Amino acid sequence: MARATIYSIAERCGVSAATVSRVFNRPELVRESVRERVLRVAAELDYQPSSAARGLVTGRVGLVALLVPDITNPFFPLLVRSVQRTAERAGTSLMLIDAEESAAAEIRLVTKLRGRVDGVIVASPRASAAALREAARGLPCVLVNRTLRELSSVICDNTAALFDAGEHLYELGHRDFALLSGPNASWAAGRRSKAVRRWARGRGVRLAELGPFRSSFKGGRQAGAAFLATDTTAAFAFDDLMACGVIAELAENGVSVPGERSIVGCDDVLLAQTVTPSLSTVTAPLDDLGRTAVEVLIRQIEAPDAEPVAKVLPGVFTRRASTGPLTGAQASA
Amino acid sequence: MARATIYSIAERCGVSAATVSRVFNRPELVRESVRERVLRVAAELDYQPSSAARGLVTGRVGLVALLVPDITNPFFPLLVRSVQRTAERAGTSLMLIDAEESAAAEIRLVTKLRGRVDGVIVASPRASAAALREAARGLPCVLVNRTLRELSSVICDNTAALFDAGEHLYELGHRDFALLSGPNASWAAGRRSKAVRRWARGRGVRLAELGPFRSSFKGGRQAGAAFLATDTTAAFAFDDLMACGVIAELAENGVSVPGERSIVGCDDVLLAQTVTPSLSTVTAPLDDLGRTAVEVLIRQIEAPDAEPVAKVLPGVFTRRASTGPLTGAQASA
DNA sequence: CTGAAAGCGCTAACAC
DNA sequence: GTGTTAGCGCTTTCAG
Repeated sequence: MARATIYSIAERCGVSAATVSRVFNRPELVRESVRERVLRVAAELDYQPSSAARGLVTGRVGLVALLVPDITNPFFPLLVRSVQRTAERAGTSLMLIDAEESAAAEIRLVTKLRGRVDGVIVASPRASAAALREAARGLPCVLVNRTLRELSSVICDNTAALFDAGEHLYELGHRDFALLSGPNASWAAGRRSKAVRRWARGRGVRLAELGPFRSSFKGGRQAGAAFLATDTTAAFAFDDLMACGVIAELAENGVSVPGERSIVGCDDVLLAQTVTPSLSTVTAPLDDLGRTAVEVLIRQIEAPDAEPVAKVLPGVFTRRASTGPLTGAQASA
Repeated sequence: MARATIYSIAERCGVSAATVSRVFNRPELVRESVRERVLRVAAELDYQPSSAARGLVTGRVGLVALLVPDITNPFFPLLVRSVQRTAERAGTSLMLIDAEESAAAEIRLVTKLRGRVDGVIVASPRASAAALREAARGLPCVLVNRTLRELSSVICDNTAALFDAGEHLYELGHRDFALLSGPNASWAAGRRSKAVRRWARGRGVRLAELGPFRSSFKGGRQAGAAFLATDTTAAFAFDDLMACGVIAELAENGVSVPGERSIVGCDDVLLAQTVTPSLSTVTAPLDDLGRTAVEVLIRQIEAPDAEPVAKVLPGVFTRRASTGPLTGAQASA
């Protein structure tokens, strides 16, 4: 048995295909009795509209893409969930694309998207501004955690929260800080580093800049080793994943957290709560981030010529167990 | 400027649309000089074929879906990556769907897929066999980590590896075991419990069955508390996530791992290596699992009437730091 | 309220 | 080798 179409339904109902189509698109235009009959037959036949046919005529395929640089990074699954939930509510599906950490792949993949999806959300892209702009030409696009003139974006601004983190550590007695910076290609890493630097300068404390390190557990181990090699007592890690690596490295060297050293992460991924000690970190509004990105994208799809918009959502400092008071022991270190 | 089509290209090249189409589908049928010219113009115009139009005529949309029960569970991102990589190599894109842990959503979402994708991979479904079979009717489908007559599947068999884990603990001196079982609705949980039971019976050791617990960090905390309430010394956790919760709960109660209690996880997600102590666990061949699932699905799409196949891939026990020798101290506990 | 008819962009016979 | 033609399943005027 071939798949049901509006024609097979129309035939069984003794109406025209146009009427069947209306039942699904403009039901208020169809007489109630007819509508019910059509719906019943459609259900019986397991009818599902062909997205290809519909897309061909409407110019919309009901699909948006979300491109992430690394799906195994715990930051993204939460974003994916929020994006997909919002998309589904808006009646569109989600095509997920993992660039496997390659900037070249990002560009290649975005380029192939034109004609296949209605729009794309590009999360934390590492590719160059020019390449990105070129790849997104003619395709509604919104960036997450990166800004670019001419493209819409929704970012999380952690500046204030990082200040709060700094103040928190300062109040605990810390005076010597380390900045464990993230990948150079990461826009977010640059922003975070800048915020920390600004805070340290304003506060008049010493800040040792270490790195860049990769945003991975391994990168965190290296960062931890570098941190240990300094006589600083508190570190700002680029993100939670890195912070976890730092904690593991310190643990292996018999350095207790927060007894001897304090550390704050960034993002507040699930991992931040499951690691021991749990991470003091900057909580990103992941749900909002994903939802807003989809909303902006859909607006963009509906009005392709509208001006790009740039949304900014603030992060919030969350205190947990990885930050603690400076004890006499290490002050003398 | 409207999007380029095979017609606009044909016009600019002074050939027919069919020729342009051939250049992309059967290039060997087109004279070299013409082909080059068409390709050049297509590139100039940023031409990307409309997947909707192509899908309408070929009946294939170049899209497969992967439905996961919970994208925030660290097991799935790795599977997603492997599936997406294999799919991309086969020239098809991936539509990701997160059921947010709801069996009802699984069914609803799979049902909506007919006509939108060429096939679907359903990972670790919790829905009932009947509902699943019904939802997948007329849609090429392969199950991951669950078997069902009439549907293809690829599963990871951990039986032998769990035996190895048991033997490993036995050799370390453990005689009293706990089984921290996973959700009742999880097919994998049932399989794993059965394997552990079989091993314990064969070995003639005591096995306290605790649970079921949820597959989450929190579920693990509860499991940890239950584990502590027994006088057993080694536990099989349903999966790594749960095992991490157990470790955290023990740590909070001042019970050292593996000093006083040993624990083994299952799956070997990234988390297993980053937790302290690192988890002894059963490593699932995630890459193979995803790759095989896609291969089976594609075969199914190409030959819809072929018999379903059931592939079995073995897990492997990996020893890390969460298992250790039984010390005198706790033998007397 | 409903039907007839055109056409979305592409592929696949079938001619030449 | 290349052009002509006929749809794929659906939406959308336009008539009635």
